[in-house]
Amino acid sequence: MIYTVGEMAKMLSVAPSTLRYYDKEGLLPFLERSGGGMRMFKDADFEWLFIIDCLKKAGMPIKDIRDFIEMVMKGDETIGDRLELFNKQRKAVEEKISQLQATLDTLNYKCWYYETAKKAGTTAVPREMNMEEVPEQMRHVKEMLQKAHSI
Amino acid sequence: MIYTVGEMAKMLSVAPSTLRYYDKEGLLPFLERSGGGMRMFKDADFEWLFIIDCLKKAGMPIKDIRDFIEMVMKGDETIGDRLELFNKQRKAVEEKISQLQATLDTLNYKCWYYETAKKAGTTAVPREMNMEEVPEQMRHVKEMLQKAHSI
DNA sequence: TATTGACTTAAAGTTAACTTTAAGTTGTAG
DNA sequence: CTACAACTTAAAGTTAACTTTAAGTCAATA
Repeated sequence: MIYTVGEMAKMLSVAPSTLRYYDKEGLLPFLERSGGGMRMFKDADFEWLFIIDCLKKAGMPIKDIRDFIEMVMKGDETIGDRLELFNKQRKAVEEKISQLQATLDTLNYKCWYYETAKKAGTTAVPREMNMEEVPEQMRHVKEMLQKAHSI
Repeated sequence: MIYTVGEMAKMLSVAPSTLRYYDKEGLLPFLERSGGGMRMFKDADFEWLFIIDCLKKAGMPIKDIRDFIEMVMKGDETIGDRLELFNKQRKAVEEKISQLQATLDTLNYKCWYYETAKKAGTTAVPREMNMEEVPEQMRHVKEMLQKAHSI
């Protein structure tokens, strides 16, 4: 199957202008054109775009993604570098997830805080609570928030 | 204790200009000034800034954070809205984490793919493998990548 | 063959969240 | 009292990743 830029964009849930931008930035050297100059996406190109999207979600800038695509175009001699690149991105995403987990801990604390305040009608109640009255999983967040006071 | 903008910036690992920018955008209405116009951060302000940072990490834009800060300044009548806001942000972060988990699955597949390619000396080996030869946890990624072919 | 919707390009515009610059002020250490 | 680092402001600059615009071309349908 052959797809136009609009069709492929729909398959990926992005704007056609995004795919044109990627092409201009050198991310799509594999892309073929019709005699009249129209972009012709193949089924196999979906895989390229899926991986590009994955690297974007991992936080990689467009220019670095282009460097990776160029590596792939060079062939098997770059396998080692590509493996290294994916190991690096894996680590980066693992770190992002654990950072977001810490953020989630803080949000959970604040949800508990405002649920408690709502029941009491005032934020004074959760605010003035002793550490023992705070649910165990929340305590490290409360400690974090009071960090400055203990310096 | 009282801190200058530079000292507080160091405590939060941000640039002093970032705190000045937040101030200009109305995120720090609690902040006091010296007679000469210098910003004077208190220990309690660390907690405000920690929560601002948490909301930023949750993906909230500066303007929405300002709206939240204004809610807090209004007092106990906004407790319900604040609880709703934090529940919303919690959900948003949970979704971000599961999106990143899917990205991690793809990266893990690619790491396996290039490890296999490296051992064989060519990407042809993992590329041409049947589904049964692919480790079980990786199979759904390979299926995803081949999605377009089956449409 | 004419219409029409989707395509083409280059170039300019957008957005958020800062960062830098320039000119001047404050506060502290010697 | 003088130096000087760190502060103050307003305004302009930066960056990435698109998006929009304008002027024109392609290709499928009636």
